[in-house]
Amino acid sequence: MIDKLNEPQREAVTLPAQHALVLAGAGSGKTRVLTTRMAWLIQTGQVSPLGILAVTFTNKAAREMVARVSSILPIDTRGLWIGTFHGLCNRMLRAHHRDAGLPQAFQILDTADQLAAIKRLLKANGIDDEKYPARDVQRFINGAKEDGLRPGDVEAHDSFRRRLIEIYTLYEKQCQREGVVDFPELLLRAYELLARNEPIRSHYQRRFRHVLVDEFQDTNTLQYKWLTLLAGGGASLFAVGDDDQSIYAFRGANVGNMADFERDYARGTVIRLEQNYRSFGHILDSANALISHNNGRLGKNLWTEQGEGEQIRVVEQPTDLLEAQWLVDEVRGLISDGRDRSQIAVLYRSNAQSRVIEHALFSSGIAYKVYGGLRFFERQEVKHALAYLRLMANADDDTSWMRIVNFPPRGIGARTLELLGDQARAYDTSLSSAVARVPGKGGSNLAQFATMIQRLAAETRELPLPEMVEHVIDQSGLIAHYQQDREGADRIENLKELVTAAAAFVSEANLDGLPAGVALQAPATGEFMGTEPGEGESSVASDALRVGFDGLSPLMAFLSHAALEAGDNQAQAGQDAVQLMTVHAAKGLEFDAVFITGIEEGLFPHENSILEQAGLEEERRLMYVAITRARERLYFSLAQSRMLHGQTRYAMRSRFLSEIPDEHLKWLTPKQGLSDSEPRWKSGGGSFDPYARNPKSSVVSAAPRSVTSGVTVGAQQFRVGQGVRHARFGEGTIIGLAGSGIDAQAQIQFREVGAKTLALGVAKLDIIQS
DNA sequence: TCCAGGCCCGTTTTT
DNA sequence: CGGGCCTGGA
Repeated sequence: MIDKLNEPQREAVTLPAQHALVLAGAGSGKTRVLTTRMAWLIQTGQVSPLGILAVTFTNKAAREMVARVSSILPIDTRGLWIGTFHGLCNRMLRAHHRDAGLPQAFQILDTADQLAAIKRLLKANGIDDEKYPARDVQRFINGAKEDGLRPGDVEAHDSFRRRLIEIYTLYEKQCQREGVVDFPELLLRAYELLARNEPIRSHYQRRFRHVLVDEFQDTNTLQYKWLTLLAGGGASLFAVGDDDQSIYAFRGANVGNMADFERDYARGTVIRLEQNYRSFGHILDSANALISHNNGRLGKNLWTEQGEGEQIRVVEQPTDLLEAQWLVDEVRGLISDGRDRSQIAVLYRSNAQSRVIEHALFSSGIAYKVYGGLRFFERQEVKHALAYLRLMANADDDTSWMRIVNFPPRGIGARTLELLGDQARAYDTSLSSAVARVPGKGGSNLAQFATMIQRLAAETRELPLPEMVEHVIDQSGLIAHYQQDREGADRIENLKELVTAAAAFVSEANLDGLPAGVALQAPATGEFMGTEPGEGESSVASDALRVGFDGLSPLMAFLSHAALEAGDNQAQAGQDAVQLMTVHAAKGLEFDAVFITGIEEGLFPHENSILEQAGLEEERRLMYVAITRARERLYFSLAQSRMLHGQTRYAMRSRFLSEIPDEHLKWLTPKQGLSDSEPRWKSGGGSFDPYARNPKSSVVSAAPRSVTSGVTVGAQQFRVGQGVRHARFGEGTIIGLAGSGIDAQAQIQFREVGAKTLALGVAKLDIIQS
């Protein structure tokens, strides 16, 4: 098990029971260490599988961990507490719902549901949504929760914030009444449960002897508190992470947790995994050089035994279109060299960049796959179907009610819903309970809808889950509705896919054939997890330790699953395709060949980040992540101008480029900023090839100075040698001209920012001397 | 109730 | 430029 590990890996895996921080560089075998440690702890008899808790951020990572542990050691993985923060907290809250003050069948709101709930709240309370936009309110509430703060804990500096706190209070009341819980609430509730309930806390503290955390640099304040509380009874906290790959500060991650953890818990037990098994030397050294510009790092230097490999190929193009065109040509070359398309990744800083690249790939018929976008359970029609199911399980779920009360349309308009809302508010009940008090036609339509939901629930209660789902998508009228829609075919397809998903879930969870609407009395899996051998079985234990879904119906279990795991990104599935994604989405992945595009100031680093040091350093880490995705070949590309927000913007090279030593870079276009020789530059001196000479010599000596050729664009006449002024780049001299009319381009040597190639039809230039 | 057209805005994202 | 959202008119 451990003999194939390198020295630091083995040290980490076989560390005695104590707190430890493992600084695991990119490609250094992080997951391997984590899973081997679990297997080693179990195999050496130091802990039973029941005494381990392992936390990750994504379901994918959790699944992989389970798979790898069970491949090392044949154990029953159902007994393992391996999962995401949210998944594990959900499990605890279901088991202790009474102590947590929740109905057992509480529903989980995803981000979109939460936003809808907040909008409804703002409207119901007549809150000015100009001053308090739902998005901002959501950010405020989630931010507070992620810091572990309830409304009473948030400091109210001014009246604006006081109002936000009031809204937060109202929102909590609404969620409580509806029996719903948002994502950060899952964590906060679970934390408070442990913090306030001594028997439950000490039960879990005694049970989990080893707590292991993946991607520790991404934890937020609340997650850190939850972990240290859980491990507070003498358990060992084994945290694995890489501060240089912390790229999620914008959603609450606190890199500082790593340093805090080292100081307060690990106390010098820090193991560095620095040998990289992924990339060649030039790539690693570039990454090391770049990241060394950050301050306050825990410190780490990647190395490899693989040799130098190739330099990074750098290309600068005049426009984003040409950048994409060049990329397509290069990708085509890689493919004809026999590389798998799926081993080629095109990375970008922001999603907006993908359009031009997709267009170019599409036009040239290269198969590609874009990551990101809507996932299965987030699709409109799937959410509609789930809303029916949720309402059947919990009639008080107003968010689901509002989503489908008039979908498909059944003559329930805004006026009726307003009346219904008034009644619900007046009596402080759910919308569903207020139906009887709405008079007239609207009232009877509402009653009909409410009856339909009840009828659906009654009719399907005893059916297996997949049949229940099938019945609902049919009887609700969803299928019929989309059949009338010209573009509804895909949606119907997805609704049918939901039935398949339910079937897969049921078989995975061992719930085959059970009545979907009936709470499971016996442990669903037939397993009783028990406590550590020899420990007594308190009432807490017997309540908490059943695996899975005791007390929940298969339907409820499925709904939780749908909320906690939004499913695949549904990037066009199938064949071998070039991989397109943001740098964020690429974290954790690796490819033989990687293109990092748009390496320009303002884009990467992004303009919104460069004003603050913390922001800039996160951008640098992002670049570090991007570079370390590549195994063999890495490309940097940038465009001097690109279309953004409907207008052409000019950019300078990213500062990150200059933070990487020249020896690692191989410029495919001239380093000094001349564009590609295509089209050929007019110059007075006959043939001039900017590449043929010494590409590293300064522009001034390499550029032609002749004044014999000129170009006319609109009313302006340009010629080489002319002085011009640009609004952004300042003053400069034209050193080359190409093309004619609106396609004309000029190379200009600017005094401040160096050489640029500008499209004369687009750039606004003043001629300052002839 | 529904749709069209105007308007605003524009990093990164998992659960 | 393009997408999402809201509003106003039929």
